[in-house]
Amino acid sequence: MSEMVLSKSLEDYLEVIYHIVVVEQAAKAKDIAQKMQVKASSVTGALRQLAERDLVNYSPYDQITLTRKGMEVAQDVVRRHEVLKDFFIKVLSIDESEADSVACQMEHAVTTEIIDRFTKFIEFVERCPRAGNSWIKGFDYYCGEKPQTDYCHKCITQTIENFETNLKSGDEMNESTVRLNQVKPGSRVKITTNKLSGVTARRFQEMGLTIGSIVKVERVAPLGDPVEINVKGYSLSLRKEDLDKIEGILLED
Amino acid sequence: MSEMVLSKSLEDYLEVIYHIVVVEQAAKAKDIAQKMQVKASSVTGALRQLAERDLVNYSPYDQITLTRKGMEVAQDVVRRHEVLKDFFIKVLSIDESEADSVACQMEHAVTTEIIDRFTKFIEFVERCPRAGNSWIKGFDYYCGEKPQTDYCHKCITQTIENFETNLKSGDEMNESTVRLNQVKPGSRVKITTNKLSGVTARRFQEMGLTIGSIVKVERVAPLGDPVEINVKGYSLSLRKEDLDKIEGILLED
DNA sequence: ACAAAATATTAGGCAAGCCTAACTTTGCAC
DNA sequence: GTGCAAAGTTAGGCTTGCCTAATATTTTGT
Repeated sequence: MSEMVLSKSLEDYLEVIYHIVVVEQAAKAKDIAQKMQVKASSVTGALRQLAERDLVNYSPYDQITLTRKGMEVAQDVVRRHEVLKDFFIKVLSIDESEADSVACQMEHAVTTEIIDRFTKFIEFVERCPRAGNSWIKGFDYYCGEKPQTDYCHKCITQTIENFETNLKSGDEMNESTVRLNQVKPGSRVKITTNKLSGVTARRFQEMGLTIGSIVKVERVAPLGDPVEINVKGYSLSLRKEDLDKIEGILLED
Repeated sequence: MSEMVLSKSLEDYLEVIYHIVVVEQAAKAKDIAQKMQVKASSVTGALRQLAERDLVNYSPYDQITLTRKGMEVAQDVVRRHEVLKDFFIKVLSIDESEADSVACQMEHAVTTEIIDRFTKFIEFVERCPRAGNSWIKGFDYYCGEKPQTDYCHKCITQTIENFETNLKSGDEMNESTVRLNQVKPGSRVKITTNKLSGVTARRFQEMGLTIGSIVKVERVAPLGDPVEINVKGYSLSLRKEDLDKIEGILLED
């Protein structure tokens, strides 16, 4: 079995198809062409190559869907994209459209190891009591014209206060256990308990929803089912009844 | 005047040539080929394109040097490379060879704005009393298997101590003014005074050696002259007599 | 100084990825 | 159900960037 090596271009096609099929049932060549900023004839060629590699289900004039394998590869690409974009926006305070376009270029160059480090870094910044989101706000300030020292002093004073309060309360940080179905979109939760069993359990396990991992609830569908969550850059859909079986610590924003 | 748009490939050639000409007088096609992992005939083609764009001085069988413009573009590429690599190594704790190879891919995708943010972020991490190098060490710890909370608690306790000591001493941080010719390779200095004048002053000004910027002394040539320093990712060479006219605050490592 | 070795260039070819133009197929309106 | 517009495909061409093989120039050793 040859190790799959996809060109940047084919990775892009796969990514675009992924974004279409999570919304529609199947992708149409015309939409792919439009999103890729490319003529329709180029799409045909790309589809043939992807089909050869068993990443899309495709035959001429037929519907376009992702195979199981294609789905996995696409999610990997999307994950790289999202992690980079997230880092640019949340940590470097780059504006969204630039973050997106640069992430789109860089996603092809970056290794899994580096992406993992990026995610861990973002987690670390958000969780470490020395850093955290208020510290990152200091970075915005640092990027301005004025000297940053005032802000840092104010910021550290507050850190000390929080730290002492937490020491007294005996609690680690401000942790409160919640079930995943209780949280609202946008919240982040660090998983502590997972009562899922059987196939579902293993499936989510594989996708990174493990004890200790941090997930973000992205979006709740109109009728509250399914719920989309983000784990280490991967997007997963879960049913409400499954969410009920997962507990974690709600992280402050 | 058309806005120069260089392909990734040509940027790579330029970068390789740069690295050769800062060591030798002129580049030889063979060395370029070897560094680029490419056959010599490909180099000839690339050189012609670069010469057309007025980035290298080249005619068949002749010596290869960079033009003024080529030097500027090359330094820009090298800077992008170094900043990314630096970030991967210092902040994400990626090992050098991987950092280098990924930086080499990504350097073509990244905008100036993002590179500036990366440099500022590294500066910020190193200077902000809430973060700093000891905090970044916590990130290594966080990447391990064990929970990171202990380390963070120890780390913040120390931060509080340092902070209170600094408050008492009335000093901002541990700042001590030095002249740039006094520092040893590896040190970082935040510029406070610049007594250079005339052409030299303007030249360095343009290259980012301004009041408030942080420079790192990279390397001192055998006879102590010139000294190579790094400003926001750019490498500059200064004569010792010029260094004498620049003062700054020595930053702790 | 001159042949042999090393280095550089040219010519021609190939793959990837895009294009335009001409064509087929699909599906919707009537 | 027919015909026409929209969508999709094929054919052929162009550019980039690499290759090999053949040729040209420079350098080196004696």
